[in-house]
Amino acid sequence: MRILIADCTVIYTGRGDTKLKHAKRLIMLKKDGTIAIHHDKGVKPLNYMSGGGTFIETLKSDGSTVWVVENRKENLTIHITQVWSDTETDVDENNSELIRDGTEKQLQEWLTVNPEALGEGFTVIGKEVITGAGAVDILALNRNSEPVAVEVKRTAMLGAVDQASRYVEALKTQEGYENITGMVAALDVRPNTIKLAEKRNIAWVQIEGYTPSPS
Amino acid sequence: MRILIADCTVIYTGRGDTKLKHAKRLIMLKKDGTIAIHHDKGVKPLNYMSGGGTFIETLKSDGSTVWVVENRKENLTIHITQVWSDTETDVDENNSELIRDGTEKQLQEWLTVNPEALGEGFTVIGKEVITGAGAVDILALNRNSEPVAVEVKRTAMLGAVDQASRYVEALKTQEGYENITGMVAALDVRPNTIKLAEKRNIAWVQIEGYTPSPS
DNA sequence: GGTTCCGTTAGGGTG
DNA sequence: CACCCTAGCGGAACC
Repeated sequence: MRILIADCTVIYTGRGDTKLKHAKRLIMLKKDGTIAIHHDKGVKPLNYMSGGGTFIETLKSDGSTVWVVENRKENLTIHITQVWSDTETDVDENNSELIRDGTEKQLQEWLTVNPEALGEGFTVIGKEVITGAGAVDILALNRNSEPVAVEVKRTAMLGAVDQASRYVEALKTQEGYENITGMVAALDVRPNTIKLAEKRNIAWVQIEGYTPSPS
Repeated sequence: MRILIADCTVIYTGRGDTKLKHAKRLIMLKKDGTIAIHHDKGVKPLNYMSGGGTFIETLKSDGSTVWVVENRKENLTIHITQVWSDTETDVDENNSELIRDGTEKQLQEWLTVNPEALGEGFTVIGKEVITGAGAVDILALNRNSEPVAVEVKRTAMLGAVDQASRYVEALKTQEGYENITGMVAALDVRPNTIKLAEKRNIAWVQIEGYTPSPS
């Protein structure tokens, strides 16, 4: 990983158009070609570009340097007028993956083993079922053996109800799913979300009893 | 900004639970209290925490160091066993904001000045109008003076149709909006999105004639 | 390659 | 503080 502290201006064009005025910043150049420009605030870089493109360095007659990183659709140009420090360090590439717990995926797995958390008499008959307008997290049968499209979330907001509605709408036209209903199942369901769900006749459950596996 | 290259393990608990095994990484400590742990790949940090919390450094008898960053709801603990480098540098705090162009907000402004891009005879009567289930980007009148809730996007995908649907649903019950319809207006509307929009009787337009202001 | 959605989304804006 | 949405979202998974 190469770390530069430098005075620079930056122009990005691609998915949007952005620029940075001349200032002293940190420039990170990673082994995979990722480049990121940071200031002294916040988690996210000011400007950046993912690896995989071409990298061209040009030395100008006035002593400044221009870096151009480019791929099919994007261009990041950094004009460096003064370098305060430039260091190259190796960091580990192995053993460095993030281990997550309590993700939505794990919540989904847990619900398939504990379907009663969705409601009495529920059974799970499918996961990530393609509908033509996105995949339903869980397809279940309620106590009356009627199909239910369940959208699982850690925190459910308005979009979760939209998703559940969309899956019901898409599946309703399919053989055997004429009377399918929707449900939002989450550790936390927000008040406004509950209101929207009830207006749409989308059921909702606050999931009880789930705990991330202890480390 | 303080940059450490160090062997460390990391544990985060808060909005989720994550951890990193022992490895050599870069640790960024920003002036606003933000902390970020990077490896040699990708734009995003492996682990991180936003500034504003407390920072406590503890020296252990075995020579290692423990950093604990904590706020009301989150805890990030970094166990550092070996420091390969530790540098402190000042970068500019001024002049460092990102200047964007071609944002959705600007597109929205442009549409209020060029309402015919939404359709012949359209006029804009409101922006960011609160509905009780989110705010409509643009409220317009069509050539028949009927209200239209317009969701503006640079790229419209399924969620854009969901939003438009939700705003129509929310406004329909209000006096004077009984016959409101929905619309998705975007520079790019995807095929699947068009299908969903048409199924829902949500109109859609590919916005023509807009260009970000030249630098 | 396109589509879709999760994420400790981050960050901003508004009530 | 909570709610809601945008973002050059990034990144992964699946088609």
